[in-house]
Amino acid sequence: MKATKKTLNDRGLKVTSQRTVILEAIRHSQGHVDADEVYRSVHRSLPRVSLSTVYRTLQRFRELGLIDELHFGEEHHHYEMKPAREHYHLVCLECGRVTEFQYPLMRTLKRNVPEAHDFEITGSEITLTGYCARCLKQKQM
Amino acid sequence: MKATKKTLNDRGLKVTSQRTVILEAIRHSQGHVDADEVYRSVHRSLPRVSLSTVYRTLQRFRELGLIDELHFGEEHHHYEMKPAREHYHLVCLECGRVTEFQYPLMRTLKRNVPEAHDFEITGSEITLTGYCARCLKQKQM
DNA sequence: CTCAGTGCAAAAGCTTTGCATAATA
DNA sequence: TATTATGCAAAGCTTTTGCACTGAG
Repeated sequence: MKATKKTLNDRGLKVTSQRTVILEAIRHSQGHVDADEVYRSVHRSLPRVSLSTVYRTLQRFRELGLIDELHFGEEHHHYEMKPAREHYHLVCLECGRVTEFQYPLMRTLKRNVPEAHDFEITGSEITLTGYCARCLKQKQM
Repeated sequence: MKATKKTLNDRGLKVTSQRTVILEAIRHSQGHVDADEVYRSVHRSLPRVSLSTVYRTLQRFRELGLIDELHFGEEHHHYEMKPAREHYHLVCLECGRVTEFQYPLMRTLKRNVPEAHDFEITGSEITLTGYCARCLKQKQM
């Protein structure tokens, strides 16, 4: 039994070709895909797939904690596999490239932010925006 | 000359009643207003104002660094006056209440995140989601 | 066989845009 | 008077929903 199939089965989801391919698409992407990218990717192997299925599936996966939704300040969301290590994102406003960085922030925040003491934190997102080295160099020229 | 008028003048914007009232609306809100809240608030003193003016003005203010746009994971954005002190947000998934907390993170990140070294950071957003004390208590009952 | 899942089309929510009119500097 | 800004209506983009059909268990 393939890993993807097991993942779905374990969570009581029916294993459909759509779900399998969608999960694989996110898993094998370099992170941070949006719904349309997932759709176009899935569409290659399942030409009859619909955008609604993609959206419904993304939402289901998110409820089950399989994937995380990211908010980079654009009008649409991005998705990534629930990461093993705590990590956050740098977004270049010029070229749109997203760089991940690891930083163990949660423990520090829980300890040092009084407002967080009586708050049960279930998710954390840090997005730093600016300009990457490559784009900075181009601007100077 | 009122502070708001001066703020607009200094940035080379024509001072219109719409802009004045929109800026005042954001300034006097408890932070984190969305476009529709601004619209409804402004509509009280300027009933003929249009939603497009609100959107256009928010964008202009943002370009000029007067306000910041926040992304709480909803389908629409929120806005706040460009804050004097570095601060971030806790969002309760149950009641939607937003709590601000101050935490001097940028300096630490710039120092400790290698990926950030050759990146010119212009904006930073931290959103922690979870459940506030009040909602946690209600759930237990 | 049953019910969850899907495709399609339509709707909904938020935001942007074109254009003629109005107001500021 | 010359722009710049506004209101209105229409369009655009992302996401959700209703419903009949399909397919997994």
